[in-house]
Amino acid sequence: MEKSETTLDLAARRFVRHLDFTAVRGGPAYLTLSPPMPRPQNILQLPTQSCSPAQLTLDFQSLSQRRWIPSQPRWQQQRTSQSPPVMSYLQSPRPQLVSPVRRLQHPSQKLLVKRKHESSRSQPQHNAGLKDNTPKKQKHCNCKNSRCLKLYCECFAAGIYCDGCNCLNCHNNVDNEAARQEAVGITLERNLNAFRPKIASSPLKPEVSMEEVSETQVTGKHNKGCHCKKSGCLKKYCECFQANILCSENCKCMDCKNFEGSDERRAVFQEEYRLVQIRQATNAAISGAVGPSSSVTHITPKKRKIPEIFSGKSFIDQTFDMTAQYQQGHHSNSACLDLKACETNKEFDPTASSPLSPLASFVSDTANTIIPGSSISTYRSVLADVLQTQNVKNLCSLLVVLSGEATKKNAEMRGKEVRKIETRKSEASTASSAQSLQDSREVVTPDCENHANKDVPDAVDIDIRKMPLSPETLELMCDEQDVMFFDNVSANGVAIGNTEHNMNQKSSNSDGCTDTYAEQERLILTKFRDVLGGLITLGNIKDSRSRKWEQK
DNA sequence: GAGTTTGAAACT
DNA sequence: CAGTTTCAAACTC
Repeated sequence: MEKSETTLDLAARRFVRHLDFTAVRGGPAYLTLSPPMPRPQNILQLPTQSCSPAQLTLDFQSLSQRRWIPSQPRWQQQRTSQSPPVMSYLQSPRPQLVSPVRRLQHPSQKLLVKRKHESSRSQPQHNAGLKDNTPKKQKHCNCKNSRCLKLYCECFAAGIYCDGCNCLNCHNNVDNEAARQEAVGITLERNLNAFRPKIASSPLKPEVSMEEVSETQVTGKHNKGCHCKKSGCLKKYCECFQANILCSENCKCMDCKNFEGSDERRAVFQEEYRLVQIRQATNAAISGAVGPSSSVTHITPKKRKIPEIFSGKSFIDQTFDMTAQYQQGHHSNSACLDLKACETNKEFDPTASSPLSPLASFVSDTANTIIPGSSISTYRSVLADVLQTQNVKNLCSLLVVLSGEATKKNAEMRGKEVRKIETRKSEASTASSAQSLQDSREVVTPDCENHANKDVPDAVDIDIRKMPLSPETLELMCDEQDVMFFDNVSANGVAIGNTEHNMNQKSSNSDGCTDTYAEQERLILTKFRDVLGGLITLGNIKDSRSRKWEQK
């Protein structure tokens, strides 16, 4: 039998006092004593702190049709610093009736998976008090033995009626108002601060990233302090941790890890932050952040995983296979990107939102999924499972190989031309015609002299768009019908690498000629066009498959 | 979803 | 006030 039920002297409590939660700003820090007087509706009146416990009682008669007003945890108030205070319906953010016991949610909790008993219910209205000033219930208890009339019960502790809870034998409702009044009195008799907020001051704003949290001084302090023994104060068992504040001198915890500079604490926040970001990204993807024809963004696996789609040799694979026989150390070339390094950077650099190259964004690995620690949700191309990192790598190699091949081919052509000239020279030597010699030189190497002079641009400074283009190149560009293509090509590592490679060849090859460049361009761009065309085809196929699948 | 762990609240 | 029990949330499997 409850002690309270036998010892309460209700008569002695008829000396009704009221808690005035409508105290104006700047008033007493906590409960104010005031005589009964007309008050706004929905304002709960509780005994004052200055009353003797024996005198405490509550005027609940007028509450039968009211709600026992909850207050918002401090951090939630802080959360909407730009919006009107949560407590505005009380006209004062200062006095709080309720205890935030176990109701304080970790800022990140809102973004995490709802707890089992919360997930099945509609939650919006419980968190709505932030905007409409309407006090809303926030939790659903599952009490079984306390009748929801003890502080074990979150609702009771929060100063609200149970409504829609899973509790058994609940007395925390209008129908049991008398019992509840009594319980409140007993609770206050036991501890006048029972319904006071436990956190002395505002914790950190939840908007602050978890990464920053670990480095930021949290200003709140638990009035009583926690007494944790096993949780290290890094689990929500700990009221301090739950309130997102550091443990303080008030705490009597053991093996506390909830202090500033704690590596364990930092790790916990970072892990939580990572999960939050993943969830946010996933939600964003599900809610339509991705294109209708794109696959749903997946959570990035820690380990790189090569998709098994197109496990057989695709067009790209076949195309790239031909490069294998040519690959003989070309990777050191400028056009050969250090994909390994780039992948590493991408994986560990949350800000690496810009892909290495246009192709890289299609590569089916971390580039098209969510980067841990990043809030950026990237578009997942339909080529995501088509084009692999290795394919890009191979493409780089292919372009280099082709470049070299073109150079070699042109060297042979030029050799023939030179021999032809030599022949002409010998034939004309007897004629001593300086004019004919000059003519022949102009025919063979019209640009060589130009390139040999100081006007040869430095490879780094070359603006590819200002360069003279071969008819073949122009033709290819016309094929593309898109100026941006060229811009993109010049802007990405792969193409610019090849460009630079070409330019280096051009500048380093003292007798490099326009014909050489033209041939190189023709070979490389033609092949590149073929590769892209293959990609487009595969993308279209995959896209159409996706659409069909979605329609089913 | 059931069972376990945890620490605040309640009780002695 | 310290130790124990009760309780329900948090957590694990």
